[in-house]
Amino acid sequence: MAGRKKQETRARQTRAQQATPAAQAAQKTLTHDDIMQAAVRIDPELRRRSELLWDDRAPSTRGPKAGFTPDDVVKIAIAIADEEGLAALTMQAVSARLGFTTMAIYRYFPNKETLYDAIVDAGIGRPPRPSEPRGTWREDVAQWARLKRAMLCARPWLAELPFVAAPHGPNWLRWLEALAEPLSRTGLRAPDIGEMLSIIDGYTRGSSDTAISLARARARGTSDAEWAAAVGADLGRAVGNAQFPAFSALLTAPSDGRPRAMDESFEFGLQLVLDGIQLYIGSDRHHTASRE
Amino acid sequence: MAGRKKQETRARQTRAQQATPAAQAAQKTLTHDDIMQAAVRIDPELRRRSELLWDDRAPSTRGPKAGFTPDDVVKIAIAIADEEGLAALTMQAVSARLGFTTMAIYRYFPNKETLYDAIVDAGIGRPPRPSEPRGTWREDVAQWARLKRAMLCARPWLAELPFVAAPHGPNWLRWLEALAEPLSRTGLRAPDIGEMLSIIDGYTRGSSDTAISLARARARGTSDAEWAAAVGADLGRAVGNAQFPAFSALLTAPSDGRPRAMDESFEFGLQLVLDGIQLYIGSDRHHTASRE
DNA sequence: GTCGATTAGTGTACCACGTACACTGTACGA
DNA sequence: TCGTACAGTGTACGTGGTACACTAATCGAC
Repeated sequence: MAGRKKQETRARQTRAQQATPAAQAAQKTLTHDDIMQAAVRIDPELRRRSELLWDDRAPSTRGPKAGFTPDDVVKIAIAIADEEGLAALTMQAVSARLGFTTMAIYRYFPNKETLYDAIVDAGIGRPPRPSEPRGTWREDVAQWARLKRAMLCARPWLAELPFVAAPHGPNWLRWLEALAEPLSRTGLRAPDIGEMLSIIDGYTRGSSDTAISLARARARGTSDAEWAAAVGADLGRAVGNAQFPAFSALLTAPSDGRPRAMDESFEFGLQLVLDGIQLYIGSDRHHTASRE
Repeated sequence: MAGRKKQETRARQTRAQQATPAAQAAQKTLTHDDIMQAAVRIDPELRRRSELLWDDRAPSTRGPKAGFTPDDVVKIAIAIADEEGLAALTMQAVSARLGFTTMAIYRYFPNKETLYDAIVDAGIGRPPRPSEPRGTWREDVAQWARLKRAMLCARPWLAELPFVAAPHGPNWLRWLEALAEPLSRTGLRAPDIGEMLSIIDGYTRGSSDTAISLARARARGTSDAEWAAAVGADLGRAVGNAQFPAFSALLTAPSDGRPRAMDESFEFGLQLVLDGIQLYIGSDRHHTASRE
């Protein structure tokens, strides 16, 4: 491992040197465009970095046949994470489920990180096919957000992995595409659509964290009441504490009317965000495709 | 550890049994109110769960004096995470920096999880004191979001820990308070303020993920250009791929005008979200405090 | 068909890390 | 002054990732 790490470092330094002038320029003002342009004119060597995620390399015909496909392994790994939590996902556990000894996995994935990459993309899954006939862009975007939230809650361990970082697999792109599609019907121009994309995804991901935390607790066998009690115990320390007047007031305010369930809260916020976007579309601050 | 785990499980079962009727009722319709009410009438035993985070227990006067305070240890642990990344934060590394042998840490924190709890709350830090004179609620909320984002980017390892889950420490509450304060000036009633709280925090957290990922890359010595290349290489796979027409179009659209930097993107989305909230405040869908 | 290259899975071993447990020494308070 | 409580040590173990060398199976080229 030490050896491999050194090698990676060297490779990185080489690339970094090649990229130095651009890097200097971008240090403070990295834009989304920089990212997207890099996407188009990137060094082919860099592309290989995520190849394991994208390559459907035909298995060689020589030697004994493998007992499983990498996909089988990924399915088993996901099953472990689903059933026993991410902590139970060890290389030995996967091998054991395959019926192999520990080291057999390394024939399928060179190391655990690579396995993580694979289960993240597989765990995200394909976004459900958009229902026909399509709704308005707003309905479809809202539906996308609900589906993404549901997906994240269904596999709460996904949020435990830093899966914002590269590499992004095909399913990741499919979800982006599924959101970009309705947004491209807003009439906004590309840069603005890019913004909307990250606003909606950002809201969806961030606002699902509490629900994900609850889902994780449920997966561990914790009851909802117990989870609420644990969370509430900490929040409750604000009550009557002069350090937290505003928040304390929130907690102790008499709750009249029907309280909102968590999913309704998400929906409420989502609609507000969409209101904001719609307002922008209707304003003249934006660039419409038609203006071009 | 096996022993402690068993004990915890038993305690949990006991609590779960006591809470069973409520749990059944709440299984599908857990509301924010449930959480907040649990905060007020929670079993005192549960409160002890996060006591290490909240207790300023005076050190006993007997025996030899400790060489450090728990706060010192936390500072050192944070320094390690800041300088070398979360992976380098091992119990041995902390002990070594203290000048002690490995096991000395366990005099300060009973296990690593507890240390994590402590560095999360300390790492979050106190929210900067609100500048006087205060602005409008909207300005102050926006400022809060910017500060929170900056804080998350300054310590990108925070996002690697599932710190949505309990326990929440005092600094966590201070940030909530700092957001609740301007929101309480909107005239909205408590339940709506609670919603706005999680909308804004959700957007802020979710929309900072990309910037956090970049910050993490920087901390590892990766240049911006290289990071952009790595991310872009994956996104770029969509280009010209018939599977991703909308997203591909986004990538290849000619970028006219000045591209937005990442922080500007965040700001742009933030303003849209605030627009949505302001729209709601101005509408008659909401409950204002004055109506009561 | 035979043989050699190629590949699947095994066995062993090592290191890093969290942590249990028993121990040493020190300093306070009764 | 002495016993007790507490700070830090030493040793050891279990778990988990993975390097490396090995065995065995299978296919393609001759």
